[in-house]
Amino acid sequence: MRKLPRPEPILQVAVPVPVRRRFDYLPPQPGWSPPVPPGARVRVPFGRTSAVGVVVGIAATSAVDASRLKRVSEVIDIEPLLDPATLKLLVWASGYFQHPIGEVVAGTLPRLLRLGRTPKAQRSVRYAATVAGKQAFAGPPGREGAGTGASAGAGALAGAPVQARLLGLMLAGGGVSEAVLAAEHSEWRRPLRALIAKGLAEAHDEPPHGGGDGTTGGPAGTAGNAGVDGGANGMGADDGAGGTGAAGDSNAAGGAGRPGLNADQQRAVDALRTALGRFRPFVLEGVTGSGKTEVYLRVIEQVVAGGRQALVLIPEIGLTPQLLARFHARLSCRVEAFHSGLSDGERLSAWSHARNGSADVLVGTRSAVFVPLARPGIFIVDEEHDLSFKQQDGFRYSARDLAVVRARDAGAPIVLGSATPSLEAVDNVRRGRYRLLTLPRRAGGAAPPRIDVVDLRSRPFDSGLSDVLVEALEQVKARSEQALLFINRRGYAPLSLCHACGWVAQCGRCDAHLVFHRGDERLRCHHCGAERVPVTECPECSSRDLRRIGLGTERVAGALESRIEGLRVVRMDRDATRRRGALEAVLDRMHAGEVDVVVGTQMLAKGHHFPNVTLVAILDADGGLFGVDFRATERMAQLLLQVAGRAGRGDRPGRVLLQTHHPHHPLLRGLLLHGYRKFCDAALDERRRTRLPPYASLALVRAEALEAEAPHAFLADAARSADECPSAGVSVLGPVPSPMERRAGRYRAQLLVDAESRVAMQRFLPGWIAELEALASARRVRWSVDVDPQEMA
DNA sequence: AGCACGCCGACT
DNA sequence: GTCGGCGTGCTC
Repeated sequence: MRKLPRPEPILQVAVPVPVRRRFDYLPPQPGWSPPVPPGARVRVPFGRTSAVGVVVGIAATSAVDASRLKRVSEVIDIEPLLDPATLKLLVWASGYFQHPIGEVVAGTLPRLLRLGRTPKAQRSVRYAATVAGKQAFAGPPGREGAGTGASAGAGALAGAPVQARLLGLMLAGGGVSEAVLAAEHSEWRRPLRALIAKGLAEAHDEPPHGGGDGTTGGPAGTAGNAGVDGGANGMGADDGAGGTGAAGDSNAAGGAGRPGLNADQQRAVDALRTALGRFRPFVLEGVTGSGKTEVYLRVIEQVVAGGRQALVLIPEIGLTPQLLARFHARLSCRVEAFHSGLSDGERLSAWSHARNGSADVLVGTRSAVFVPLARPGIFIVDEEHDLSFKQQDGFRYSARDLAVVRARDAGAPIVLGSATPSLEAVDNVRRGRYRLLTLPRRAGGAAPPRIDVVDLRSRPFDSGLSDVLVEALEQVKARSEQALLFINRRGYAPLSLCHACGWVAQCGRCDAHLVFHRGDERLRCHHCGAERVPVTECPECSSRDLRRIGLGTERVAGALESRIEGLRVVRMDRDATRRRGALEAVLDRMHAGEVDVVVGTQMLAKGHHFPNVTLVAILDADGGLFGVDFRATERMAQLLLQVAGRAGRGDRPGRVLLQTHHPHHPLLRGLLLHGYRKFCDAALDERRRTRLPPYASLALVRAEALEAEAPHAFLADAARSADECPSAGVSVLGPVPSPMERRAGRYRAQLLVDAESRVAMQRFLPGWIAELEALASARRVRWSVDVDPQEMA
């Protein structure tokens, strides 16, 4: 055989710049070996600087002239950092959501990896018994057996059974990793220190990559190292280990307190279990309190027992501690958290453990959908309808939809759980694409709450409190129960008005009114954060008759306190819970019964369990019924039912009061008379008639600039460009000013792309976006594309 | 995003 | 006479 000079492979690199393109490079040297694998990070010369990118593809040729191709300066990973499935997901997401691949890849990597840190280069420590330690142990040598028999050992270990057990493990040749010690006993650091202090044990630094995983503590159910490389993190978090959020202890509690399943739960669990091992999407529709989490836990147990991993996506960090605690308490495997509250080190640690398989369950917020999994077995999206699964800036992906794509690719089932499934999910069930599992009963047989509409028209009504509501609250107080009141505005009053001339306090940088906050006597803009001291006389007519109009949480809370003698009221909104620990404090006081009523915004609707709550009120449903967004009524219905789910969870029946000036609004009537299913049917019929999602595919191009005309000019060019090369089934509407045209000093406009299907949309977007990038007017604005927008503002 | 190149105003 | 404003263009 004669050796032909092989053409060099072209490495297609995702470089972290906002450019919708890959950049082609050559390997570091001619004849470079082993080949650079897709998914490996590389350091590349880029312009006049250098960057860390990820190889997302290998090609035989490049469209770029060979003379202009540069060589990669360093191959950071010999083994790919991103496995093919993860890489495929990222590339797909970049194309579908029309976001630059470099930003997609960089944005989903833990920061330490983005900077070029390699998880393998971590120090990994092993602990071994010293000669003195072996003598002191004086037990059966060399085996890592249960070790308990050693507690009778020599004097140095008398009365220290944990130390004895740990020392027993360390007799193994070569010592053991932290993970093994952690698996033996969750509180292992202190006894280990004691052993070292007594000279019975010592630490050895082991050369990198040796299979151990020197992590920040936390239990290790499976101490094995099934993954590609063992290493993980450390990064100064070492000492605080165990104190971090992810490090609960699960082993001790494993299997304890396992509640029985009712027939519906059992049916759901059975259906999911038989689906393991192949792609199958499910919608788990379960009213609040019906035990969805228990269903998840049972299925996860089976998945983990089968040697596979579970990815659980949840809406927000606020919910993480509770849910995570429950997972830790119930599962005797390794559960890790992944959310924005983690430090860089913790983030890398959780990411690495998921990737190398040493974590069995990853519970995280939307960004967790991109974390590689060594052995994916099931995907779960809890509260699937929740908006926070859609990222609202930058890379505007939908974690829920990507989870479905990922499950399909992995050949694993996916569960979309909610008490109020999104219309998209309901539609997929109607078409037979998703299978519906329902939990119609509340666990423990609690009765569903009664929903009463309070017709506010010509009824005594003060500070948002109708006489009906006040009466109900008095009863709640008399019975030592609790109530939740919802109002979707924080602050005291959303409008400051001059009664003499009609002047209204406005934000100088936004088309918005300033909201009066009584706590610190400030006027505040909720859109740009600007604040100022309230005026005492009208700047237009000098009148001193200035009025605070409308309701916020502060005003309602104050009114309640003065209206009902001795009522203990607490607020729960962004202002009241901004301080670290403040939210937890409110929840604790609530559970301790130190509070009668919580007045809060939407954040109150999410996931908190208040067993003593028997009354829930929505103070103003009208805002939700007449929103500008076509999804406003869907949101209202979901909020109403989510909120209703907060009432009467214990043995007491709950009651919901819905205050409105439009008690006969058709959607409201339909929802209350016929339930959520029928509401969805009606809403979907309307969507079909009006050709809106899920019966059409939308994308929104937003533009903003300091100069008033620039956004419109750019979008008009964009619309023209679309008209000049029409695409089947696609039309462009606009440009129109954004609902709030000026915000934070910038003028904003938008252009809506309406396609008959996702396929039509995907056919159209890439070419068109490329044209937009080339427009001269594009350089005078900041613009972005939002595929499948959830909010049209 | 960086970073440089490139032409037009008020300062050592 | 220079320092520097940010418009324009490019990065394999």
